[in-house]
Amino acid sequence: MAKEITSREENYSQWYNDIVKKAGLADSSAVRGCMVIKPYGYAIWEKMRDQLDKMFKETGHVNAYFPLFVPKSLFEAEEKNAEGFAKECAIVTHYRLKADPDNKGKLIVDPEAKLEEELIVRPTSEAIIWNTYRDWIQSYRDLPILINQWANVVRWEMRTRPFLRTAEFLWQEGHTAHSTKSEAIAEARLIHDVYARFAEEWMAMPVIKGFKSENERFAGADDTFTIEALMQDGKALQAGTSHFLGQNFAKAFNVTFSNDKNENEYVWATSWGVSTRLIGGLIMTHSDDEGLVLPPKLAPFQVVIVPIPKPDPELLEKAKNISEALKALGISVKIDTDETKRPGFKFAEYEMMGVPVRLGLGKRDLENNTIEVARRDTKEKTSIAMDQVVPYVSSLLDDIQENLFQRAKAYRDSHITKVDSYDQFKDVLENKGGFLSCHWDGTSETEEKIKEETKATIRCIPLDAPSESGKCIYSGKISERRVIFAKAY
RNA sequence: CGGGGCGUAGCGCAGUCCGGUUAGCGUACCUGGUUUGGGACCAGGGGGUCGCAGGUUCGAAUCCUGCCGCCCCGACCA
Repeated sequence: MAKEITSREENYSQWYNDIVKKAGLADSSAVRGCMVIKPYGYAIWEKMRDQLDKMFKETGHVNAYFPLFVPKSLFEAEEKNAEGFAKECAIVTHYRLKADPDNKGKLIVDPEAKLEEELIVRPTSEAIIWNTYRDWIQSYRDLPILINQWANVVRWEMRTRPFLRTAEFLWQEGHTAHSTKSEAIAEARLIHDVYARFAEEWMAMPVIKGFKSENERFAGADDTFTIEALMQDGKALQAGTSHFLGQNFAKAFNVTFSNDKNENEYVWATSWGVSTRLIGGLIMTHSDDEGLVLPPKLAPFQVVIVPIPKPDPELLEKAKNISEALKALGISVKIDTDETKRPGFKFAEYEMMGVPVRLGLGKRDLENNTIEVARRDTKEKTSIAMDQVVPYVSSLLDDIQENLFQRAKAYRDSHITKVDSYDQFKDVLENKGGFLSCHWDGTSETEEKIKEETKATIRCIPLDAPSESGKCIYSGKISERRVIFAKAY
């Protein structure tokens, strides 16, 4: 069949690419490493964005917008951050093209139009924002500043994959300024909680909350909090990070305030972000060999009604009634009015697209006063009484949301393996994958060695890890608690 | 940037080794008809700079040279 996708077992990467393509989420583009997000994929992003935006607003944040370009001198001000991103920056050096004198109809960069100072296309916006905050902050009364922006950023990656890693991507970046260290840490952890809640309650994607080791920390941060998810191939995905930036950016950009004793202090900062990468995580958490599987809370439409064998006035009338009743409960519904395709074809299409619930409505149903309900997550079909369909579907959507989460959680939990020796570590990593919970001596050297030898990195040091004395699996030195290792995207 | 694969109709491919009329198949698309509860069938039809640029040749999708792009596996990374 033309629409068939590669199975996960056969080729996991290809399976992922097939889903992106065939579910209509994104296309590759004429620009290397950049994708076109198609309407169906973008609709998922809009759902994510709207919910996250709501959660940010509920926690006191406001939106603003800062420039795409960052003058090089500002970019390099916070050295660690600049170094961290230097290798993947796109740089604007000129501002004009002109006709090529040697090649009719072609354009060349006008050498006369060289910028005095290069502009960096933002890989993240701390620099331009902290340079601005300096002017906004004088007194403790100006704090806190709790700003978020929805934006695109560019990181010139060597190897890209749709949604998971693209040269340009969409995200939100929060940048907050505080008068005390404890308030800034509380802010970073608040957002960390928001991210975890969003991942689990909306994406139905279980995550481990923790903080990063020094090696894996955001460049320029004192602490990075992360949510880590596990994909179906046993690899980890960093799904969102929230950084406590200390006073690093305040010092780099000389952002100070007068406290209530009229003393000058540097401002405390956080930044935090999630990106279109979440869509990649969503795909790899729930989808199967038939296509995309979407949690109802993020599906562009939650229910599709397919008239069988094809739309006619009587069926459409009935479909419309059901649709209106569902919509009254806040459920989004699409009625398929396409007369050119047969039902079987449509069923396969909507499965590919991950629509949570499909209602099949045919002549036979009208006679029996029933309707066929098919759920995407388990692919079960049932015929139920017409007058029950609205409450049934309503609670079914909740069931599906919950089932997807529980299913993903069961998989994730069964792929957290406690290991207590390096041999066992390598064995589990090789043969089972997933998260490895083990003792680590806390040194970068050990982490580096393990990474070199096995490709696995510390995904996080879980916040809820109980203290437990043990020995580092690599060095044998004493350790106070277990950390999570995995191969990661 | 290393290793492998590929570029022929919207998509998926054959043809390339061994050069030879109007470049073919599946699917998708258009028209008509019959169908229709899990990816319909029949008939007719439209659609091609064979990745780009040179070269060899009477003749190039096919041979040679250079370039470009894409995919997979690594290195790097959210």
